[in-house]
Amino acid sequence: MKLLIIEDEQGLRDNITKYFNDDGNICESCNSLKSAIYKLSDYDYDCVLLDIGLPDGEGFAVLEYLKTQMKNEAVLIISARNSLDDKLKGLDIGADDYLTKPFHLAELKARVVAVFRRKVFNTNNKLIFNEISINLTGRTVKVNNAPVILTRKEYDMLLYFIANKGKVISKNAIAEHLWGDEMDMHDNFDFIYTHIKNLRKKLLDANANDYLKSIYGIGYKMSAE
Amino acid sequence: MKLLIIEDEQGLRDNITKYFNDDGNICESCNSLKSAIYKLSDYDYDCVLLDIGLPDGEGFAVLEYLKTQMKNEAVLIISARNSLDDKLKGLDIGADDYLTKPFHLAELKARVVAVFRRKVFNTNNKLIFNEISINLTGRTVKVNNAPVILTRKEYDMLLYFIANKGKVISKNAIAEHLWGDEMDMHDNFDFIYTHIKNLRKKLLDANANDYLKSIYGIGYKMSAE
DNA sequence: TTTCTTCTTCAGAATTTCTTCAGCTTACAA
DNA sequence: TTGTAAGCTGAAGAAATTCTGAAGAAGAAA
Repeated sequence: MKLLIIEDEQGLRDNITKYFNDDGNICESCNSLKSAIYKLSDYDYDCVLLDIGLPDGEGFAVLEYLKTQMKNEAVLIISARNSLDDKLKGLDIGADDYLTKPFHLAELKARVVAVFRRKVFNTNNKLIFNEISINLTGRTVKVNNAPVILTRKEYDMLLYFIANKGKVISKNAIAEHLWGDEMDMHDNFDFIYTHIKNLRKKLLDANANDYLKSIYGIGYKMSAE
Repeated sequence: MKLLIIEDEQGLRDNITKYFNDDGNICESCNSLKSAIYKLSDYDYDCVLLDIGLPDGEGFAVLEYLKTQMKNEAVLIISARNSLDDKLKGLDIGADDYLTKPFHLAELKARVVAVFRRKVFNTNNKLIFNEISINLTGRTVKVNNAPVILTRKEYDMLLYFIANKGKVISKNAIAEHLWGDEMDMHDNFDFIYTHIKNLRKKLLDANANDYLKSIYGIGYKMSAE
């Protein structure tokens, strides 16, 4: 399990880190609101241990941040305060549990495990276009509910078309989008033709030929709806 | 979905039953602690709706029972009480969600669906995925009830995959999750290949090769269910 | 220390995907 | 209608990625 410990009191921070490390987990820690946000924006954690009283502000801000970022971290608040209001506020903003200092490390561990157990899973975000349904997190594509296996280029291409449905996309734009800078000065687009061909074949059941049209001399267009 | 409704108030019980039956689910119900335990010992359910205030005792006992029986039912508490303590107690003992009376049936349904979706977590600190059962506190793994010894990296990897089942996980994410900061931009992932290979071999009896899939050019995915 | 386990590195094999190519078909314009 | 450029197709070679077994390195335990 990967943990982030946000705590300004170094002794406690080290104790927790050591305790969880010895248990086979991976711990990272920081001592301020600012560095916490920085960490959380760059990495994913299974669980965040959050002290409320930090030198540069209240830890609640971390909860707010996670909320806006739709992050999936489980958060366990560690705080010296024992007021019901703080508890309610923390749980209301999205904390998964609340523990008051001082506490036993064994209890902390038990609660971390419990919180992790209940951790809510992200709902899969889906993209639907006619008979085509794309699961973005699973990176899977279904046509009329039947799975279709796409290669990386095919998948990227399809996503690009659907994201720009209704618009004409030049072959240059496709090349730039799928290959980036590496692909300057090509005088033919054979590779695009091939990928389009394969994509159309795989999407035959989705009537791709009705939707994914060639625009002679320019490129392609995925008709809107 | 198969539901057990434990509720002594007949009107409410019938309403819920009808509502879920109309929606294509299978409902059974009972009106006491005793009959609930009886039902639960004989049958398996996907989700249990549990009233706390029962004529012959507090509903928490049902949670305790499920805990001892290593049952995998998702439990949603329905209760007239709104105190935080009750909520915490229920969630702590292993309930998956908590709903206060009175409520709309539509909301109940939404919560049941949500709870069912994250049902992968068992009530007893256990994570169950197909033939694989993981004891989170003991860090032990069983396949078809036969213990399998995993090394630390293998265990962490498996947990990470199962906690993110259905999602594609990049090799970078794996490296970051298992090695933390220490792992600055390696240019090859040989060590991941090796751990994956060993993990697959150890999970052969769990048909790991059907579930733990390679996503060419990206990473891996533990297919959902 | 020695011994045992786990982790990482490595090189070759196997697999999958990408690109190129030649022949063919289609669309446009004169 | 006809010529030319653009687009399509299947096949094959090239490239990239992943898998595998083995062995060395690092770490933990005795």
